[in-house]
Amino acid sequence: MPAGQTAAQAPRSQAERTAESDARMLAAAVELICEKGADGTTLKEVGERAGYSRGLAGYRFGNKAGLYRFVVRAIGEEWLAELGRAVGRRVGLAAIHAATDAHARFISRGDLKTRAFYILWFSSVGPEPALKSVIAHIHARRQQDVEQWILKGIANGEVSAEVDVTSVARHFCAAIIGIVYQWLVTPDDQSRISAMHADLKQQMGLSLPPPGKAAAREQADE
Amino acid sequence: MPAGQTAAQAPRSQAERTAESDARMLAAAVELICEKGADGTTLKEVGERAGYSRGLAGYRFGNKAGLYRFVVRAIGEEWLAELGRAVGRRVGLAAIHAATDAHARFISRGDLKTRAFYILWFSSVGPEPALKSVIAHIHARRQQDVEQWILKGIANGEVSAEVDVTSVARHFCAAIIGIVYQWLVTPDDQSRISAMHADLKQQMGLSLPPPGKAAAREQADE
DNA sequence: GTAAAACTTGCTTGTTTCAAACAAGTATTT
DNA sequence: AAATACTTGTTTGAAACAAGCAAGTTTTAC
Repeated sequence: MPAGQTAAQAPRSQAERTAESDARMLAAAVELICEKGADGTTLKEVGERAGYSRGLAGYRFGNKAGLYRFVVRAIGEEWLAELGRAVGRRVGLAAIHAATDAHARFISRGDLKTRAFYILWFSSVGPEPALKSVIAHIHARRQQDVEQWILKGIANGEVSAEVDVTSVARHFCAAIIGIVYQWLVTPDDQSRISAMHADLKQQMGLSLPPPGKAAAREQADE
Repeated sequence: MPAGQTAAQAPRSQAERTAESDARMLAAAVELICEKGADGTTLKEVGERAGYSRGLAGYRFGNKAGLYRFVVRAIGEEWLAELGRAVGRRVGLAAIHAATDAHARFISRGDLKTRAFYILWFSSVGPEPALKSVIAHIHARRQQDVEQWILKGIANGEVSAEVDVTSVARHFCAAIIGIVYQWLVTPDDQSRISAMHADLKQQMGLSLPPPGKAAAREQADE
């Protein structure tokens, strides 16, 4: 039984109980992943740190992969919603700049959730089908969003129709991943991360020229 | 006792024995990491698949982190040497283009070693100090090499002195990481990877303009 | 309408299995 | 015979699952 709450004897519904234990175990998992890594975290500790028994995490999520799937899904959805709000109704380069800024804020906020999210993100590269599919899904949605922004920018007349939409979107997503990697392995240097986001925004400006000027791609092909 | 080799009864030196068992365990580890991921690989299986007892890998490398340190160091050194040969005495943009091409060949060669190397690379993001320091070292060397190429390109008069050397080098390394990530999670699409390397080369061309023209950075700041 | 019985679900505790880690032993080279 | 490569025994601890207890929820009886 979770500590505290001795005052109210009113019986909580089962839905409330699971919601609370889920939330507490999510928080515990985030802490432990940041402290000991995804590999070093044990289901036993997650349950106990959340204020329950050693067995609850295993019972609720089935296994470690199930727990991590839950964690990534929960934080990922939260982040995608925040990203949507930050971008708003912007399109084209403006949308990409807003998204980049939101991402910069997201990872420089010093939130444990962000760090745990990306630790799990990179841990899923191996042939573990469980987590991988969840992350691939988030990744694909991200990239589709970026493609949509560019396409709407073209339709809007802000971006040249000659740009290779999927190629630029892919490049953007890859660059974000690269930045996140740098941040994870050297989290101390805060200004470095801001600089990399600024660089990326500027690079995307070159990749998405207005219709009048030739696309950067053609410029470079002598 | 490793199977085969029944013909020669000539006693092998101890150095030869360890060299062989090291090599066999390296190969076994690479296979297992690709099959089951870094997490799913066990020291027991590594020893047994290499043709030895269940205990040898643990005895030789101390623990799993030690094995992975060995694997990353071995493959990493091999790759850095290959990279050095590919770049040769080139400097500036030519060096970066050659390095990008070499990297494209490296990861599109379909070699299990490459895949295992990068699986371990990404697995080290958590707070596991052991592997992390080895990888951080390789990462730092890569980035220093890139900085040197750019600096020599500037000294050579091929590249504008106005470019922010560390910033561009960092961006290049981050982009490579991003591409590797894409390759690891969706290894099927071969042409996608080539396209991303081509994009990167072209982007670097914009980031490293010749001395006459203004740097891309200044161009974008309206 | 309400109270007790029947059922469902949240959570805990026992138990098995298996890998990690290390100690102690055997075989091979010097 | 001394040292080194390698193997085997043993302990510890987590994962996974089964079985049980307790709290919540629905059904039935009056």
